[in-house]
Amino acid sequence: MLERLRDAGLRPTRQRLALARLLFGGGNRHVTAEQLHAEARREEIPVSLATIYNTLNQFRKAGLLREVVVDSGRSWFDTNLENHHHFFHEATGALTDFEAEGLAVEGVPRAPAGTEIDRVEVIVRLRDAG
Amino acid sequence: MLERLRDAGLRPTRQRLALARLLFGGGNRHVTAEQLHAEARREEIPVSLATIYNTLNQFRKAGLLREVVVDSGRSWFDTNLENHHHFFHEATGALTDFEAEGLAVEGVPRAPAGTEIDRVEVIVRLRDAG
DNA sequence: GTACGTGCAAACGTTTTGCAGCGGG
DNA sequence: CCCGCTGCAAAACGTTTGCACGTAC
Repeated sequence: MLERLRDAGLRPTRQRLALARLLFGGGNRHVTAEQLHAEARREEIPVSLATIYNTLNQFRKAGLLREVVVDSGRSWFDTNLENHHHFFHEATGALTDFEAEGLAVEGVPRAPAGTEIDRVEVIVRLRDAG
Repeated sequence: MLERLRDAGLRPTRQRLALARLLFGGGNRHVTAEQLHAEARREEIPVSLATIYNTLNQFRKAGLLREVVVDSGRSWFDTNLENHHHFFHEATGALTDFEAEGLAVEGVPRAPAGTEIDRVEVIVRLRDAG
């Protein structure tokens, strides 16, 4: 974890190390700032919400995290850096990955003049079955 | 326009009529609340920002508008109700439609248990060509 | 020792809400 | 006339920032 921070050009401070362990210690995860803050408190890691925000954004800029925009008014961060897409269940706010493997998006138009495609995002919005 | 509001079950008040004309009078459009408010002021339509928000949300619930989530921290509304997708140029905030016709998304996994697919959204994020 | 990180509180931009008054049916 | 809509101001929400202090190196 220490290495991972150093490699990203980030000083391995107590807070960054602790948050990195929470984020990258298990499998892939999706978190909001508020969720991560709650989790840190539960684990008795002393860290302020401001630092959570700073850290998430630093991790994102360093390429350790990606932001997922599914929800206006809340930022989700995703530890999965592989090519993949998302289910989003509006009713519960549940965000789940699915692999890009097996998914084909064909017929995307050319990018407008002066621009190029950065990335194609597929969001599958879910509702309760009925 | 009056009919359109009545059909949607909304009383055709001065403000709603005026905003409906701005939104639906020309071709399809994308607006934020702040943009629509600025435009109304320019046209000397007396309407408060709170009413803009209320109206946009009422129109959305009535199915006259769709919300497009591309930007955490800002809501975009889209008058295009057809099946289509979006280019989003992060640098400028420009949001553009492209038609779903010609686009194929294949291999979307089954929805998780208890849920069903509401809608598949494709967002093509653009950066400046280089 | 110095540059950078952290915590707190305050500021920010967007959106929602409570309430008194207006207006459409 | 009545219910629902509007405007205003204030509050709420997630997020960012300024600044004094602390800490990694």
